[in-house]
Amino acid sequence: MKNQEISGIFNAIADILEIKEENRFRIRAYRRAAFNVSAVTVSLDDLARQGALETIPGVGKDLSDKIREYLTTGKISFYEDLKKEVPPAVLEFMSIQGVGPKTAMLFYSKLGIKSIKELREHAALGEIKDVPGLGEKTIENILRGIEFLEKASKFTLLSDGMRISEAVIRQISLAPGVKKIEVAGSTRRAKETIGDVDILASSVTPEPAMEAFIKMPEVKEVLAHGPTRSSIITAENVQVDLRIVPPGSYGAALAYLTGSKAHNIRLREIAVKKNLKLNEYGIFRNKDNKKIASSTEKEIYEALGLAPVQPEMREDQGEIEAALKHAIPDLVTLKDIRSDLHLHTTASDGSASMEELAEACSKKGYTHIVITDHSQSLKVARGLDPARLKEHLKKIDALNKRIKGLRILKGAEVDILADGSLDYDDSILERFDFVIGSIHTGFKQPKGLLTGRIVTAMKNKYLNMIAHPTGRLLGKREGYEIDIPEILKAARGTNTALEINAYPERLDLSGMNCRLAKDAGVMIGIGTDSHRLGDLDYMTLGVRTARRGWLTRKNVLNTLTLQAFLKKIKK
DNA sequence: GCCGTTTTCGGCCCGACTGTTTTCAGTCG
Repeated sequence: MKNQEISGIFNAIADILEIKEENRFRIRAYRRAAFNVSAVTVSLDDLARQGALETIPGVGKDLSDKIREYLTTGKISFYEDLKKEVPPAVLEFMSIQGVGPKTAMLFYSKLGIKSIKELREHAALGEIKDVPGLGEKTIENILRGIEFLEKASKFTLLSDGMRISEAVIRQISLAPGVKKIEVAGSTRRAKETIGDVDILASSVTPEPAMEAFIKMPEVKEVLAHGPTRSSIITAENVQVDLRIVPPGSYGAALAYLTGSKAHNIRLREIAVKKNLKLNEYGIFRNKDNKKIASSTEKEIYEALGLAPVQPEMREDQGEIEAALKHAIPDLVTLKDIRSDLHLHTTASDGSASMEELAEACSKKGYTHIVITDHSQSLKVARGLDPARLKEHLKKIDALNKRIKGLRILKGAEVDILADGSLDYDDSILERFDFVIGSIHTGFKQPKGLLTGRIVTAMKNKYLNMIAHPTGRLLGKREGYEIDIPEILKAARGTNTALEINAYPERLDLSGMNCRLAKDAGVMIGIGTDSHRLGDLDYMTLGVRTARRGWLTRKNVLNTLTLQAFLKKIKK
């Protein structure tokens, strides 16, 4: 998809316009469009064909023309011309944390530096001096910024963000004076990858907590340290920000710090129209600066005439409009989950036995689970051939007789072969209660072929769900090229569910794709794809992803009772 | 450059921290 390319160009245009000190609202318009274009999950080609480019928020006549120009010619002439006005080095400098357009331009124009490498050499040798505005501290920070740029992971997985935030909260909550503390930012929104970790606390005496924060053992570097905000880098190169506000401002601060930025801007715009001002301390009347809401998020939304919006929905992707109409869906929660639909045992490549899994799932309060070991052709994962499978299924029968309160369903994760056929014959498939189909080979096939393979598989009457439908591995591999609308149409037509694979580096389907599935009337099943007992806890990630896709209980197979589940799935 | 139950023109979110500056610009979120 060209969405990311175009988003990148719009951001680059914004950078250049910033250097040129153009109208800041024009710059913001490009940034907003870049953000929204990257969030669109259908291809811009398809949107352009339908004449629907201008339905993307922040894309009007001019930008839709530019998108069409890129789609037909592969270039945007405005951008090509703009690039000639600004040396590439200056744009490169702006990728360093703490270096904005002004400083970047200074390096180039006053010092003639032409690359980050050169910049580092000059800075290290102490050759950047006597330039107005660039003191010793600034140089030091720039060197650190370069180091961070080279070393830091570009993003952090949600699961890591959750782990880090929990560790920080555990420590800071012990500091004297801390009333409330919780994670905010993209981790609270459950974005699949996060930039940094934001923590919010309330206290009337923030100093001890701030002290404790910058002195945590995992702190590698303190980036900023103030009475209300501090930033650190951890040993694993993740930035963590701690913000501390008075207890009375907690709700406003939580809303502010949770974001997203786009969502916040919309809220503040609504406030402005009501002659109010919204910031992290509360909502204030313009006429007398009187605070009218601040202590809870609910108060904030209500003061703006909005229904409260769940954190996972706060992306300015239609939730503001839904909140204005008081039509926020009642999102699925972890408590609604009665089953795990994707589990591996020692029979194939899992490390936990069927008994161990059953016991652990029983403790989670599930009423049923599906054991889904790999099929025969996936040799690397010890896929089950028909003979071993026969014994495996017997074991499930035996275990079902022994245990109470949990039903173990017979399932399999069956490879979808190159021609779209499944890795077991129908005579075998009919013995399962629930069959999951997976693409494990031929990722690089062209879009049409891959889509056709999946559609063919869905037409098999024994196939109940497609596992990790796009095959993405966050940070390692883009999803394979598939035609999502066509997959959804076929899924709907064949009563095949699509999976949210809850593995931290998959979270596939994504929240946005879940929304499309919901709109298309396609059921979603959440599977942890557990290979170890501990993996069962990934269900949280799956549910959070479902919430990002606006899913309610009725969109998710795992919320059904055993009886309703068996009735709902394909026979 | 976008956008409109007060508008097709004239608005466009708001504050913290840093560094080098003596009152504020730059950067970030």
